[in-house]
Amino acid sequence: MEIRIGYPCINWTIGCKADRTFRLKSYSEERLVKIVENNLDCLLEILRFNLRHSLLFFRITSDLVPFASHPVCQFNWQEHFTKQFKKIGDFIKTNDIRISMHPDQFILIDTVDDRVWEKSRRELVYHAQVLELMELDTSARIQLHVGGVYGDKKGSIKRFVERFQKLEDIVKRRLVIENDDKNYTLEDCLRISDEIGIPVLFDVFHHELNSSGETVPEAFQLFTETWKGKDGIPMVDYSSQKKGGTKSGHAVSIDLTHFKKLLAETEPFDFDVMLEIKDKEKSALKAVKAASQDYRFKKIAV
DNA sequence: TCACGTCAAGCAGAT
DNA sequence: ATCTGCTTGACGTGA
Repeated sequence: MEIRIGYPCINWTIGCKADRTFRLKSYSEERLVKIVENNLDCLLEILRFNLRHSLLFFRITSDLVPFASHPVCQFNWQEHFTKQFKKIGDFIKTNDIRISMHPDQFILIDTVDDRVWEKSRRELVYHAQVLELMELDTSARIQLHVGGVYGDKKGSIKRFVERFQKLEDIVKRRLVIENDDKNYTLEDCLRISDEIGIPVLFDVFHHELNSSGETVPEAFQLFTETWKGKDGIPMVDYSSQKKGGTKSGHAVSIDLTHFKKLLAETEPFDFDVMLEIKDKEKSALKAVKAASQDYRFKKIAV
């Protein structure tokens, strides 16, 4: 029985960043090594902070190794940083921390452009390699949206399914698809999941903006079934709407009433929930407090 | 030292 | 045809 709470990529409390980068124009091996050293050190610092605060779910930034999948990068960063990756992986495994990664909007499996497909494939391999180097099991996942519609949803889904089969095994065994706010609903994702057998990550906020009308309990009944055995327990993305902002803008800080409602509605499911809130760990800490009464919440003896 | 234009990558919808 | 949101800061050039 467990719920783990997390936040994505960045921690504002501790004084380091795991997503430092530089300009492509100023690329050099020395530059890359220096930045990646910093990023890996900081990632471990963030995970230590998280552990102290019972935050046992974390999304690792895609910027951990800048330009890793870009042709400019001929450096064998995988070999050079093997020890550091393993050390972080050991920390994650020892403390039963859940990890996800989320390649950004340029990564498209269903694209109609072969060049975009090739670049996306490489970027997905990079993400998988990070998790492999940490020697994490397949409960550590890479989440991706289905992609563009290109004026033909059926055809785009078909292309997604066909392209998925061409992905490297290390990517295939970690990929999960997530419902988005405009194009692909939970229902679409479930249909794809049926065909290719990968889990569906449920985004509560996107579902509020774009769905076929399922209630949250109904949605949980459906998507949780796509997570089996070695996939780990289901993953959920959570946010609420930014007040006065654009429709799909994420809230600046957590709406605890809204969050508690989610906990109440989702009983008795176990899941790991990623809080996509602008103030990151600050709201995550509030959520930990709010969830600490919940029998499902995984507590850490500090 | 500081300001600010721009940063690897794409799609979709608005203007 | 061009701009903006997604997401947001911070890199790094030019003064």
